[in-house]
Amino acid sequence: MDSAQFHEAVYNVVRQIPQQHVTSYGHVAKLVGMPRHARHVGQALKFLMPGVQPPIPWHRVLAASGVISSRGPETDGAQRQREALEAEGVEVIDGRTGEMRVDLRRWGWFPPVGSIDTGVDAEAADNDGENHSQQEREDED
DNA sequence: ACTGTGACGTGCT
DNA sequence: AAGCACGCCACAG
Repeated sequence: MDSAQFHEAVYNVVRQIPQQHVTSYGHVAKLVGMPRHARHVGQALKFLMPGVQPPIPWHRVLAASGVISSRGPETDGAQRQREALEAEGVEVIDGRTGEMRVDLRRWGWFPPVGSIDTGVDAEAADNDGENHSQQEREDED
């Protein structure tokens, strides 16, 4: 999986986040098969944000803590994200230190890995370190 | 090759 | 809940 495929997978996953729901960078990373690449999901969104044809709901992705990441003191990205979320009915809470957060217990969308079509070959994903063999058994529980 | 950085995550105080 | 340390990975200097 190279960066182009990664970007495409991120695009396809983010596009499937339902309205009035949010997910985290880390979970998107897991869904596309690269669990340790949460930061790069943000990078991909930054790259994809401008003028993509079917506009993607980039505002539905935030940090695992539920906080809308501030892109820097001189930027308005976080504010725009907040407005986009509220526009579709998601409640955004103001913290004391000015941070904006969403209650993931209420608005969170975290589908199990494998249940989402990334449009990209998942086998080409991150298989370093702890790769379990092909025969995983998910038939427990 | 090394260092700093970032739309991040987890664990501990 | 909030802050901090540390891990993480690709990229720019």
